[in-house]
Amino acid sequence: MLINELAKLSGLSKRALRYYDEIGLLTPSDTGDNGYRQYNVTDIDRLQQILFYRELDFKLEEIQRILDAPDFNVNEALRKQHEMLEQKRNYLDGLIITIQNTIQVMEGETTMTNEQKFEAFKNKMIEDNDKQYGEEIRGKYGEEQVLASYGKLKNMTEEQYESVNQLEQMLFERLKEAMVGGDASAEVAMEVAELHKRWLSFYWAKYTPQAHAGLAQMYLHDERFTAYYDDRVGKGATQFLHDAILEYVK
Amino acid sequence: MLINELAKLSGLSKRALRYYDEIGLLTPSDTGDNGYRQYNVTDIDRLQQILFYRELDFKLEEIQRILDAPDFNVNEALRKQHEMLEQKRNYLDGLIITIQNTIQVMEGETTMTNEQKFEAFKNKMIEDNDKQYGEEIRGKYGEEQVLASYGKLKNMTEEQYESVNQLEQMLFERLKEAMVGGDASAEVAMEVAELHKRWLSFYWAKYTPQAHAGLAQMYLHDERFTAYYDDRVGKGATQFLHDAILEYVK
DNA sequence: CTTGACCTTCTCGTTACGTTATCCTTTATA
DNA sequence: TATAAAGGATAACGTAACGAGAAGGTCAAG
Repeated sequence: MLINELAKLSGLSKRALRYYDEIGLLTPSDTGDNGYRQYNVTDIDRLQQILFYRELDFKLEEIQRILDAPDFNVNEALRKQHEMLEQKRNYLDGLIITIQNTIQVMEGETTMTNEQKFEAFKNKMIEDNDKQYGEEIRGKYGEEQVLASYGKLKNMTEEQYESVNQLEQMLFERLKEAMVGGDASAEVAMEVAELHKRWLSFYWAKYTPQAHAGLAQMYLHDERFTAYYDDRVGKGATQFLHDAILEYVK
Repeated sequence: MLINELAKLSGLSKRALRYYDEIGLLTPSDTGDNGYRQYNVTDIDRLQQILFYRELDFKLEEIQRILDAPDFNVNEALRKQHEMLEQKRNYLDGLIITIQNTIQVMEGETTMTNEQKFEAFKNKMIEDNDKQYGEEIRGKYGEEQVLASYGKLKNMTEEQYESVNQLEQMLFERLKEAMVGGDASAEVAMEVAELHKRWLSFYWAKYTPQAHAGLAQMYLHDERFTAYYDDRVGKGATQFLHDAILEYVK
């Protein structure tokens, strides 16, 4: 069988098959004197094995190791791969939550009514909680326990929501005070930044100084945010907050 | 500020900073006549923006576009990024399920008692169902509905489990018949492969011919599987099943 | 004998740097 | 003031798994 035929049969590109030959993953058993690659049944068998592992996102090098060691522990390889994939997914989950929250902060802050904000906040808390502990709790205690936990959370959220609002109010007040001195590196300015961090931590699963600083920058460059803080605290408040945060994370 | 200082401050490597300069993402505002890169406050500001987006897994090229177009729609960019990340995660989810099932098939098949198998099967069905429809149902109908759905599933699984077992019995019988002729490409052999596919589909969320063929190969190369089929159907059964499947997916 | 459909072997481009290697400038110490 | 250490610079190769394209050889058909 020539390369074109195998390519069509397997769904791989001819380039890929040549590459597999190049790295020694799939060397055609026969090469005529015209230089053409001739694949036979054994090669097809091997390719099918390759495709199987490739579909599970194994690296080609790893596949090669598996196929070339006949007594390789396939089960362990599958487990390790499984673990790696889960790590990747957890990483992505973290990113997704952070970006969701960023979006929420960005537009929720400026367009939602107070009730809507509370609803969104509540749903988010429930959702997060379910993602983190849902399976665990379900596994350990069964369904009833999960529902009970939800109930508790529903009762708690209103309190928590209040504390977030209080935090923001405190932020406004301290910010107003701090601006009098005009020094964004003064101690009171650091308290402002600290408050902002605590407020932010209600929305962000993973806090990092970089992200904090980045958000501060966005505040400055997005007029909706500038308006938000300047309206509530006074002209120049966003700028000052920005400077304080940058000092804080330095 | 020289490059070393900025590197330590930002956590990036010097090489990375030079690279950012090279691609024009972060060009130091001043370069002394000794050729040293001099970063000032504006540069730090920009770098902080860069780190913010980088943390969300944006590509450097995309970050550059965002930062260099002052009226860029940040919100839309975040949304698109969010969508992309979710796609990646969904892809990973698929992989993880497939690999989990593969592991389960590989070792469950050989070491578990019948009751254990049923328990595992039931739990898996519940789990899968929850993953696929759980959030959706919860969102639409609330908690009670979810529990109801679980109850239905719990009642159904025993039946389904039976049908899986029946399928496997049929597979054994047809396989025995087919082996008489000895032709792995005969029509009856194709029926055997078809049965095996249907049986497999109870365990695999996503069926592909490649994976099917790959599993057949594993059957052949793993003595636990060879023993399993050879014991139940007769000597050479695994080999014949393998051949039939390869014919079938061709 | 030419055309078209194959085949071959290069080589570059992709992403975001890590890792040398070689050389130049500044700073600290003897 | 000579020298050594620290830190700066450019340049080039390597990474994973191919895609794209160039330049040229082979084969069957008309």
